[in-house]
Formats: sequence, structure tokens, C-alpha cells
Amino acid sequence: MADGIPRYTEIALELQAQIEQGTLAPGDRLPTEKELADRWVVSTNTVKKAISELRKGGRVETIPQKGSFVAEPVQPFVITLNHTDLGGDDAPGRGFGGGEGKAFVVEAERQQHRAWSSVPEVRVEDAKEPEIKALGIPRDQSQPQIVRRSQQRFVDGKANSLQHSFFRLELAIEAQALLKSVDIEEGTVAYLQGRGHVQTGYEDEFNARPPTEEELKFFGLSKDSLAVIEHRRTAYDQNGEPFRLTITIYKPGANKIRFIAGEVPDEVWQRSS
Amino acid sequence: MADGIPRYTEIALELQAQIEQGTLAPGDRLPTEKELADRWVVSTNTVKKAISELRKGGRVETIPQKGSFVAEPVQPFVITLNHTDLGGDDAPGRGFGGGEGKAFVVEAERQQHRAWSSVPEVRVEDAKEPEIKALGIPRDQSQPQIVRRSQQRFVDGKANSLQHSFFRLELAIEAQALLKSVDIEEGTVAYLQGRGHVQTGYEDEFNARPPTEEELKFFGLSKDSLAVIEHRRTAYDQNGEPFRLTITIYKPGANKIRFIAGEVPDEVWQRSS
DNA sequence: GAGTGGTCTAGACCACCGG
DNA sequence: CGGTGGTCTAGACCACTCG
Repeated sequence: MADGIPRYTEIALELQAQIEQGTLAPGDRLPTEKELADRWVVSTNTVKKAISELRKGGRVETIPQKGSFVAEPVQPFVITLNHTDLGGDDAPGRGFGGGEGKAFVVEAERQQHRAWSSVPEVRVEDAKEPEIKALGIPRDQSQPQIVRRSQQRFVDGKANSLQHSFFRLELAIEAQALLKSVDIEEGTVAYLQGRGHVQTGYEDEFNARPPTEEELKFFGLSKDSLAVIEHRRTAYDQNGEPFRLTITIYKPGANKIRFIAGEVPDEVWQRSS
Repeated sequence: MADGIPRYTEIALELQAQIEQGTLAPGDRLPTEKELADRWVVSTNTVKKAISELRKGGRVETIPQKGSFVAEPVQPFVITLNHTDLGGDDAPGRGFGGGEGKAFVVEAERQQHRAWSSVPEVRVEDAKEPEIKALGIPRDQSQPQIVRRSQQRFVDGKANSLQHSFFRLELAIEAQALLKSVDIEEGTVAYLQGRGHVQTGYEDEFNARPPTEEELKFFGLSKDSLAVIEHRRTAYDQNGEPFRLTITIYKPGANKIRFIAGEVPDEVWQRSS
């Protein structure tokens, strides 16, 4: 029909329109690929490509051997990643670390979401290049090792994010709670403060990348889905030494990642959508 | 061969290995799809899928009708999006807005990158839902209008990011420089401060999404490429009113998006890779 | 066992690029 | 003009799910 627009794009747009106007409601199964192929008089490969487009936009999720479904519109969970564990401030929503450890659950409850984290899985591993760099591990150590604490985090029963924190092994020997596969009651920041490492600053970096196999599985995504957002935070102590690297992987759409600086209306802090 | 690993993944991994070990160097053209199909004894469709995988990982760029090329490893340009235009602080690298307007060019030069922005393209448009919400435009206005200032930004000769700033039309009438398709010499923040809107805080949000047609074209990407990162900043004035919405679209890989809070070693501020 | 999506083939035609 | 990647077809077989 139209010039230059591929057939699969047309089909994707038509399905998207049906989703937007409610002909196809969230949770509904799309017609099977065969049905769509017949209806549009195209081959199933063309339909597959159309559906793949929709998946990339996050509007559709495909479960192999079952079908493709209109994605539920997520009530996004707003993660406020602020500099509030650096000093007291007690405006609403402040005073928590934002997105890390137990603060995650507290923040979720404030937003009327039920959230929980899995018990941390603790591993001692060989440090790879990114960790060596971030944690400032001296190059002379031949095979430096690190402690990794990984948690799966859920909001309203759904996979929300994966968090991995890395520490130098020597730090974990001073601060042995890091080696236990148990939540640290008072929070990692407070615990390490008691062990002589006051978190005085941090550096945050963001990236987007295709999900790994593990992430696809955890988030329940199929191939050709959205990119995940990676947030990495390097925390520095009072000596200016990096002592923690935390990498959080977010499922996009399900999360809004937010920073607030300076003075904004309280309503902005309260906002949860 | 191996169980369950699709052929196209095998091919993608093999090519990726060749890239990593330097058999295929940055800038090199991959063998044509036909050649790869012959070599692996698969159909060209399978090869296409393999190359598409590599594109998603950012390792390969495809130029239609010319070939697929090993991506040049980008020297990432570090954008520090900090709260430094809120008050004076003169550690190295501070004192600029971070990623906005002229600050972008200054920051780039500090990192030994040559950067420039296109002349702003100014449009007056009907406000759409996201802008209405962010700028707090009253709902009673039947067809509210906004001013949009869009710039293309380049680093070292390559497309780096797209930035769109939105203002309420009434504000642009008070502050007419916003309507001119010219860089605002003293910077938008300073200019608006002179017009009675002191930027006292802001809210930042991040997202990842597939690129639009326009973005694909600007960044020189082909379909099935990486996701782009979207950063939206809502700036608030001394009355707690939102008066500016700035949306920046980053090409991932080419950028590192960074925040710094509290005390970190000066070396972290300096770091540019 | 019927139905689903995932993978794959062996072709085809096209638009665009370069010499 | 020949070569490239983009689109598309009309099949095929598989692994998996579900009734």
C-alpha cells in the first residue's frame, strides 16, 4: 500500500493501534502467528517480525509455545536514587539510601507496593576487570578476589531488579557479616560505618544493554525484548577509597529511575507514577 | 553441534570471538552475508539473524547496500549530570550544569574531546501529555502550546545526543530569547534567572527504549540496534514551579552518564573513560 | 495429539551503492 | 553494471504446552 513501509511494520502498527484503542486488552492473547499470517496474507515469518517489533517496544510479551500477550501496563515503581545516606534530611521519602538493600523495601511500601528481596547469595570470586578498576584493587595482586552479594528483588510479586554488590575480600574479612548469606539488619552502609568505612560519597553510572540469558530468565522476557538499564554505584569512604561497587539491573518499563537535586516541591518527592 | 544452541547464536559467537581476538579489526568489513552463509552452510536468513545479534550488542554496525562493519571502540564521553548549577563549588569540573547547553561543550573540551551543538531549532507546538504533566500546565487550557528548542550534539565529529527543551509558551513570551533560533550566550539557566526564574532544584528520570526513526537516522544506526537512553530533567524555580523540561537522548556506548554525590577523590571528577 | 512459537531453508525480488 | 543488504515467501521440522 504505502510506499516503502515494510509489511511487518504495517502489521505491527495495526496491532499496536488495536492495543491502544482497547480492542486488544492487557493480558489478552494475540491471534496466533498462523491466524495473523492468514488474515494479512503474509508468511508467518513476516508476522514473527511484526511481533518482534512490538516486543521491543514493550507492548507485547511472548511466551514460547503459548502465545503472545498484550503486556500489562505496569504501575512503575519509582526508585529515587539520592544522596540521602550521606547526611540527615527528613523530608518525606528522604533519609533512605534509595534503591539499595532494605531501603528498597521501605521505599516500596511508601509507594503502596509490596516488595521483597531474596536472601543474598554470597560468592567469593576472582575479580574481573570492571571490579578491579572500580574497587581500586592494586595491580600487583596476581589473582585478586572479591566478595559478591547478589539479590533478586520483587515488587508486587513480579521480578523487578537484580542487584550485585562487590567488596574487596580483605574488607569482608574485617567485616564478616558481608560473608553471610543473610540480610544485614542495620543496612550495609550503617554496618560498614561501624567497621570504619563511612560512606562519604559515590559515583553513579548508567547504561543500557541487551539482557543476558540470566536476566531474560529472571525477568521472564523472551528474546528481542527491551534493553535493561544498568546502574552502577561506586561508594567511597572517608579516605576517598572506593569500598563498594553495586550494580543494579532494572527491567525497563517496570521502573522509573529518578534523582532529585536541590529544592523541589514536596509533591515531587511523594509522586509515585 | 551443541544441544539447544541455535545456529545463529553459534555464528554470532564465532564472529564475536574473531572481533575480540583481533582477526576482525575495528572498521573492517565482515564477509558478506552470502559468504558467511556459504562458509557455515546455512541460509542467508540465518546469517542475518546472527549479525542482528551482534548489532544489538553494539559490536557491529550495518550499512545497507554496503556491508556490516566492526564497530570502532568508542572512547566514551563522560557526561556528569550534577547538581552543580544550584550553587557554587569550584572543584575541577564543577560549576557547570552538566550535559546541558554550552556546558556540554565546555565539559567535552576538558575531556579532550571536540564537541559542538547545532543551532537550536525552535518550534511552537501543541503540548502533548508528557509535557503538560511535567510543566504543570493547567488542565483548563483547551489547547496549550509550548516552545521546543531542539539541538543535535556532536562529539569528535560523531553524532552523540539529541536534546529537546520544552517551555510554556507564556514563559517564552516573558523571555523572548527562548524563541530565537540562536544559542543563548550566557546559558539558559542564567538567562532565565535574570527573568525571575531561579533554578533551585530538579528531578531527573532515566529510561531505555528503542530508537525512533529520526534517532536511528541521526545516530547512523540500522534497525535492531542498541536501545537509546533517555534522560528527562524537570527544572523547578524558586516558587517550586516546574519551568523547563529537557529531554536528552544518548547513543549508548558512546556515552557514560554519571552522577557524583558527596565527597569523592578529585581523580574521579577528572576521569574521562 | 493438536496447537504453539522457535529455528531454518532455498529460493525470490527490490533499492541502493559503487565502479 | 554486479554486488550488497532488506524484505518476503512457502514450505519444513522441532520442542514444548495443554487439554
